[in-house]
Amino acid sequence: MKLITRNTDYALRALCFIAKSDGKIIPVSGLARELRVPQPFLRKILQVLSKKRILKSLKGQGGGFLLKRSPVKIFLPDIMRIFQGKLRLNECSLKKLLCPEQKTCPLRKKISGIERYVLRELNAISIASLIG
Amino acid sequence: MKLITRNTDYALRALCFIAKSDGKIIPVSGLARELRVPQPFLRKILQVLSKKRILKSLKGQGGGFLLKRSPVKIFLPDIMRIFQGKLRLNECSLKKLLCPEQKTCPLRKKISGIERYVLRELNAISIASLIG
DNA sequence: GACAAATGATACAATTATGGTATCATTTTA
DNA sequence: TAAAATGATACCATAATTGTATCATTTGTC
Repeated sequence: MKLITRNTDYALRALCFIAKSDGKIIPVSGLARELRVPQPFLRKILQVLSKKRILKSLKGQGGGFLLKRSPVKIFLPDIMRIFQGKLRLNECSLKKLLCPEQKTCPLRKKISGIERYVLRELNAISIASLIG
Repeated sequence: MKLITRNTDYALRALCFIAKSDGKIIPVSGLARELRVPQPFLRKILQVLSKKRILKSLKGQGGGFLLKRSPVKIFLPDIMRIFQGKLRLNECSLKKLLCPEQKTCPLRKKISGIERYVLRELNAISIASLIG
C-alpha cells in the first residue's frame, strides 16, 4: 500500500539534488555516489525523466543532466505518474469482470472521496517545496 | 498504488453479503456463486477471517459462516490489516539502508499528514455503512 | 453406520509488479 | 583517438499477489 515506490523515490531525491546544484551539469556517476543508489538503476531512471522532459541531458564527456523546468513547476504527481502509472487508489479489483453494482458501489464512492483528497495534497508538493 | 487489494475486496463483499443475510449460515459454495469469485480462493479468505475472529464457522453438513461481531463494529482497516499488513502509505523505500535525512526528510513529513487523514477516513467505514 | 456436505490446515503454482543488471551504440570533449 | 558521458533495449531476480490442490476433520441425514 505504498504511495511512493522506490524508483519514484530515487527520482525525487535525484531531482532535489539537481535542483539544489543550481544549474550545474550533474552526471549519473556523481549522483549515484551522492545518493548511494546503484548507478545503473539510477541511470535508467534519469533517462526516463529525460525522455519525459523533466530533465535535459547532455551527452559526451562533461555531460550529464539538468532540470528542464523550474523546481517550482515539478509536482509529485508528475513524477509518480511516470513511474507508477495512473494515480488511482480506487480501481475496482474485478477489472473487466463485471461488478454487479458498478455504478453504485458504495465502497468505490467512499474511496473516491479519499482519492480526491490525496491527489489534491500531492499536487501541492513541488520539488521546490521539498528542498525549501 | 491500490489502496485495497483483491482479497480484501473479496473479503468485504463476502462480509457485506453475510451481513445482509441476517443471521443465516452461509456456506462458501453459495457465496462463491453469488459473488462470482473462485470458490477455493474465497474459501481461503473466509478461513482467514474465521481465524481472525471476524467470522464464526460451523463445520459439517449445513455448516458455513456467520458474522462474529455486529457489522457496525467491523471497520475497513480491520480487514485491510488482515490481508495487507500494516497500513502505512509512508514507508521509506530505503528500508534498513540509512536514509541520510531520516529524521527530517520533508517528503516523509508531508506524506505522514496524508496518511493520517486516509486512516481517519477508512476508520469511519464499517460493513454496516457499506450495506446501509 | 455410511455418506455427503461442509470447514481446517497447508503446501504448491502462476502471474504480475518491482527492482535491478548488462550491453552495445552514439555523442562530445580534450 | 580515447575517455566519459547518455540513448536504447534486452534481460534477470525477487517479492507480492492471486490463486489451486489435497488431505484431514466435523456434523447432519438417511
